[in-house]
Amino acid sequence: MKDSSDDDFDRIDLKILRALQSEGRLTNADLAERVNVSPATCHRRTQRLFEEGHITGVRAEVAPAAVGLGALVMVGVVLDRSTPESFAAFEGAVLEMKEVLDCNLVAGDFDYLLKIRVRDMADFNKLHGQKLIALPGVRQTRTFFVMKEVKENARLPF
Amino acid sequence: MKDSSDDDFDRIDLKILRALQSEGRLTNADLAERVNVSPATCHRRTQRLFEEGHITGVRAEVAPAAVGLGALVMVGVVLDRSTPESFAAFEGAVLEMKEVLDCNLVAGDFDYLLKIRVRDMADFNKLHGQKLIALPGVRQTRTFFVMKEVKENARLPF
DNA sequence: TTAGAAAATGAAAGATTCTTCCGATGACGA
DNA sequence: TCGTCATCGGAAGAATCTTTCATTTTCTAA
Repeated sequence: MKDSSDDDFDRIDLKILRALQSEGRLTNADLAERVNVSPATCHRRTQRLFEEGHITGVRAEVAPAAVGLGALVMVGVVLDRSTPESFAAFEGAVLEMKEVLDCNLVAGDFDYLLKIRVRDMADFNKLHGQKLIALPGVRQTRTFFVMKEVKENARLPF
Repeated sequence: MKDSSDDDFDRIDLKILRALQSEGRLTNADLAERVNVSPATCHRRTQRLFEEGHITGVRAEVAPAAVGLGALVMVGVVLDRSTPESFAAFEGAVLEMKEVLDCNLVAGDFDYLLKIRVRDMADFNKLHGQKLIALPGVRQTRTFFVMKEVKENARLPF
C-alpha cells in the first residue's frame, strides 16, 4: 500500500480529472469555474491529484506528420526462450529504442506487441532489418502496417 | 495542401514542441527561459504552433488504475467482407465505444487492431461477448491480454 | 445526540504571469 | 542602396497564481 491517503475521488476530483484530460492547459481559474469551486480549492485539489500520482503528467500532442513521423507500424514479436532473463534483456533494449512508442508483454500468439512510429515504409524497413530483428532473443516478428488511424489515444472512459 | 504557411520548424519551434511534449503545463515564462527567447516571442511561437495544428491538444495523463481501468487488452479483428461499406460501418461503431482507446486499420493477418481499457478480465469478457463480436461485420477476433506494460505512449522521437 | 478534533472551504491580497502594443532589428529582393 | 516584410524584445495593464486565514463542514467517539 502507498503512503498517501485512500484512493477515492469525489465528484469534484472526477470533474477535474476529466477536464484536464481533455484540456491539459486549462487555467486554474477556468478549471475552477468549470468545476463550480473556488480557485483556491481547485488549486489545492489539482495539486493533490498531481502529488499523489493520479495525474502522471501533462503532455502536448504533436502531430506526427508535422515532425516527419508519418508512418505507424504495429509489430508482434516472438522470443526464442521464455525465461525471465530473456524477457528482461528484450525489454531493456526496447526501452532504449525511441521509435518504439508502446511495448506490451501479452498473452497470445506473440510475446510482445510494439507500436512504432517512423518517417515512412523505407525507414521502417531499415529499422526492422538493422534493429528490430537484432534485439536480444527475437525469434520472429510480424509486421502490421497501419493504413488508417481510426482512433488514436482516446481519452480514458471514466 | 493546407492554407497556412510552410511546414518547417526552426530550432526554437522544435525546442518548444519538445518541451511541451514533456511538460504540457509549462508556464510561458518558464518555457521562454528554457528556449532562450523572450516571453513575448515564446508566446507568439507557441500560439502559432497551436493555431497551425502542429500541436493538436494538451492532455493530462490519468493513471488508469486510479480510475478503475487496470486492464489493458489488444484485440485483432477480422471482418466478414472487405468492402468500403463494411469498413465504414465497423469504424463508425468503434468510434462510439469509449473503451476502445486505439483503432487502426492494418495490413496483415487482421483488418483492425484495437487497444481497449477495462476494469478487469471479467469486464473484458462481458465487453467481448456483448459488444465486440456484435460489431458490424466482425468475423473473428483474437485477444491479447496485456500482462505487463513495458512502455506506454512514449514521446515522439524528433 | 453532542462535543471536539480534523479536514476542507472561500475570500483576500501580494507576487507572478499573461497578452498585446510598439518601436527596433534583421533578412531579402528589386 | 533602398524598401518591404517578418520577427524580435521591452513595457505595462489585465489576469492569474498561490498562500494565508478565519470559517464551515465532516467525522469520530463518548
